[in-house]
Amino acid sequence: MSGTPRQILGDRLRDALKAAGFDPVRGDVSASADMRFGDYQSNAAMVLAKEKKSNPRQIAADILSRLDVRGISAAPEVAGAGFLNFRLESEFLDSALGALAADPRLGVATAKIPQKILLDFSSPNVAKPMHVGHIRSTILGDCLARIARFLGHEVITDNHIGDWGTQFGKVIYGWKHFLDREALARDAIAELVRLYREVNRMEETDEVVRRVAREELVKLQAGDAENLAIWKETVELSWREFEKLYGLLDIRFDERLGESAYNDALAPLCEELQRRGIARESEGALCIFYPGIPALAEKPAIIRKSDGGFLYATTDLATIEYRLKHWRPDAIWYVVGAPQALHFQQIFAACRMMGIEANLVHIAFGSILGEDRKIMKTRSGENVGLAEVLHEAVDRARKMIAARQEGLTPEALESIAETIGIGAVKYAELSQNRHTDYVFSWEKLLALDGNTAPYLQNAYVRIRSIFRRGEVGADPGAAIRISVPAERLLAIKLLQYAETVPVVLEDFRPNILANFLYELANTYHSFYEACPVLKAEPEVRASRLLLSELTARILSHGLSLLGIRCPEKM
RNA sequence: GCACCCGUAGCUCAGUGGAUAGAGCACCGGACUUCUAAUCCGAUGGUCGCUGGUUCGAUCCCAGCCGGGUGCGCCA
Repeated sequence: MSGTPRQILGDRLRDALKAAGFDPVRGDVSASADMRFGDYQSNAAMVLAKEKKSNPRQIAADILSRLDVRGISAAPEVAGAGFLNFRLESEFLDSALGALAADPRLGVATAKIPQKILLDFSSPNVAKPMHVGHIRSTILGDCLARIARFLGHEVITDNHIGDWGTQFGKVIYGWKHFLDREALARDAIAELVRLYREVNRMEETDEVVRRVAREELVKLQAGDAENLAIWKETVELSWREFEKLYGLLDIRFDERLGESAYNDALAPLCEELQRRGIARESEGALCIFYPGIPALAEKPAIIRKSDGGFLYATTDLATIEYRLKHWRPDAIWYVVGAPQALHFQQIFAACRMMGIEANLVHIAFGSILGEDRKIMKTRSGENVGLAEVLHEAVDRARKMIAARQEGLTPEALESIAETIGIGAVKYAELSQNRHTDYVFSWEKLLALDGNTAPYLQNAYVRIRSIFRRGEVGADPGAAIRISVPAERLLAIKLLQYAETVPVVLEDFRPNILANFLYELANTYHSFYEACPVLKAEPEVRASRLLLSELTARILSHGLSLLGIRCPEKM
């Protein structure tokens, strides 16, 4: 007998439905929201009663008479309008937790059909600092990559950085005329931003600067060696700055193919699309129209400007073509903000017209708003830098720990502070439904109390402390002895990890996992208050040690899927 | 004008057809000679924007409306 309680009960229920002559598709079982209604419940009888226009309680009784859940659940009761309520038996909990303890995957099955997934996220712009607006794509994308890999998918992460664009005319002009090498060495992006802003300001009043900056851009695009070298250096310097933050965030990419990688593909792509009749000229520009799609009927995508220049949409289409040719992925996932929904609708529709069959998904997320409830945008100049947020988070965590833990080496203190501070920032993002817009607040991102990463980490630390203090390990073969409700709740929660992780990818919602881990930590904290571990009688002690050990493993593992680490002390 | 997202406790948010809608923060009352109190236990707090519809059952699905955000032919 293997699988989660939900699977096992579901299988048994489907057997009973089949035997009773009902459609087994209706045989779904879910965890009960309320303990009074058992641990698991099914509303199959009510669904079937609707279809057959008959009495749900009678159907429930029919199902019950054919249902064999011996060894798993007590005989279910029919309740309310026709619910079947299951209550897991102690023997089942014991054997299921034994299996969990022996399973390195903690019960989580791999995907039935492993996919090759190209995952596009983060994508900062060169010569600009990453700000809090980049947080969601970066953290969400990394988390989805971790979870997809754990579930057995092949994932290629690609950071599609903004390394090409009109801003380089200004940056190159500034570089040539008033670059401060020392400042560049100190903080490359700050210096590049200064150059950009300086030139921008000069252009407002100086015709010549505007003209020369534009010429620098044209020279760059034409392959001028000097400008190309400057451009390349700005890209590398920027990347090094980004890597500091990615390092702090514990995030790595397999590929870093920026927009510039597709420059040579843009003109041929446009010609091909025009030749195939997918794109046609309109008012001097080359456009893709969507007459077959009502929502896009009035919204063509421009892929070549009337001056011959290419756009964002062109690069994205060329990027898809390259990715398909190069990696042959089953799916491409874009972790990009909701404001770009229309853009992706257009791009994906164009892909279908081109005959592309890969599963293209825009994993949209809500915007981070400023105090005025307007989207925080780069040009507002009011942006809070991502680096500032991360450093502030680590600072706050460091103060908190220093006040509680004495005798830590500076290195240990720093390591814990990073684990706690960065974890708090990541959790604040991941624990929230991705569609929700929210107003940026330091307090929200840096909170260390309540439903936060430190709360989950604390549960883990308490467990490690038990094992340190008791100088024991858990016996994975120990029998689970349930004597009080807190133990039972914890045991069932542990089994539900396997039911939770795969659901995250159904709609790309890490907050489902975050919420589960919060509930697990909460359940453990209650258990911790109610159930002494080390002082318990030998059999109970062994059982509680095993429950604790499993909790620690799942907390640590679940947090690692969110990209968050666990300290041993805090 | 068209399209997408959102509207749930004082505040911030979970909850995408099931039973009496949940957390955190804030506020109030308890629990540290105890395995880490970054914790636990309890109290207070709701016309789930409004109106209809579908359903045995709707915060959830459908229609309309109100309110907020965002996007929409030559930025990325």
